[in-house]
Amino acid sequence: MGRPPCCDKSSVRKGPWTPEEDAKILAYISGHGTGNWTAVPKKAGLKRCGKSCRLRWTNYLRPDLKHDRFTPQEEDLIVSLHAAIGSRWSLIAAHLPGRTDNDIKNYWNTKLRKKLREMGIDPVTHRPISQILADYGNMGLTNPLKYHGRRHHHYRHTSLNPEPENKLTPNLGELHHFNQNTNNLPSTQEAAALPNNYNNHPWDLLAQIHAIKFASEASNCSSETPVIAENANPVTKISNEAATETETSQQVQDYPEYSSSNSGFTWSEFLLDDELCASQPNGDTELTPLLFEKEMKEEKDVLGPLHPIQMVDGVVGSPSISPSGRACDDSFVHGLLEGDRQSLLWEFPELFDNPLPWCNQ
DNA sequence: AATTCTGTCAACCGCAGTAGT
DNA sequence: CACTACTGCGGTTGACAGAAT
Repeated sequence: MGRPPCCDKSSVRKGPWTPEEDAKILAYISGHGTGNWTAVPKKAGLKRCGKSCRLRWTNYLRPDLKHDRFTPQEEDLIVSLHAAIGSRWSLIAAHLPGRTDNDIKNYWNTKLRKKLREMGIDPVTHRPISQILADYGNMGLTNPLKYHGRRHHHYRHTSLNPEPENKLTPNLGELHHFNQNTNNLPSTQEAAALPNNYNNHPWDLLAQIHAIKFASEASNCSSETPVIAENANPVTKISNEAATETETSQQVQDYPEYSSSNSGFTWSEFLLDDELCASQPNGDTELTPLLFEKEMKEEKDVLGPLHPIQMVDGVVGSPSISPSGRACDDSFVHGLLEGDRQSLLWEFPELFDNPLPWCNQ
């Protein structure tokens, strides 16, 4: 049995609030203040759930709220804070007076995320999309593409994850489909037939798959040479330059020598289950505490020791969010406050014990 | 003019944390 | 310690309006 509902759903009103309802709640709160929201509807004469009343007040009626458009300065701050702390909307909202977490979340989902993508920046990691593809190849130096199977930890914050939000990549089920049925890359026709509108996003799916594959092959060839060399292969290079959909597809067609039939690549490399992951029928893996610990260790092996990132105003960020060190960029966070530092300290205590490797150089 | 598509945003849902009993 | 109620949070939904076809 789950928790009982907070109110009798059949007797409460739902949907948009009327001006009369707004007036009632405003009148009640101006006389009694906020608190004990479950009692508010009854006392204010409203046929609403207390939770609904609280939401209406905090997200719309509160007198200190701004209802005008977001300013460019606010936009910058949201992007910077999201880059540093992710989708912790309430924390972000704490830095934008007069804005609610809901406001910011909506603005992010409808405007900012799209804007970043159009700029060739992955809105999840805030890194150039092309660089992420390249980094996946570089990670392959020790264990090519092993992170593709992970849904839950840091690597879900990449453009190559299988999360529904991120349509840049086929999900594991689809990769599994190719692995099981062809043991090969999908043909152009197969890619075109993929579900979920993968072909509608700015980056062509097939080209991406090829780019990932080539990065993997390059890393298998040499454990010393950087994977994405300047002239490693045309498709990966193109993806490094944030190519447009047509350019990338064209490049794939123009270089048939890189087609799957000429390589020993198999999709099973994407699908290796970690021994500590519980495989699920849908291809997902479950992260156990033991696995989390193991991943943290492996992550350090791959990326090196965790180092804090010195930001422009002297506060410290997390390399698991920004492993490239882009935080040193002047455009990065200006507004991180002590609360955020504490939050990072709590999550990544080891960050604060290390020297700053790349800043103040 | 009708229909479909897309963007926006208020509101809802379910979960987690916590305080009170 | 167990249970309940409350609050806060992030993800998601759906109504609506305007644009595109």
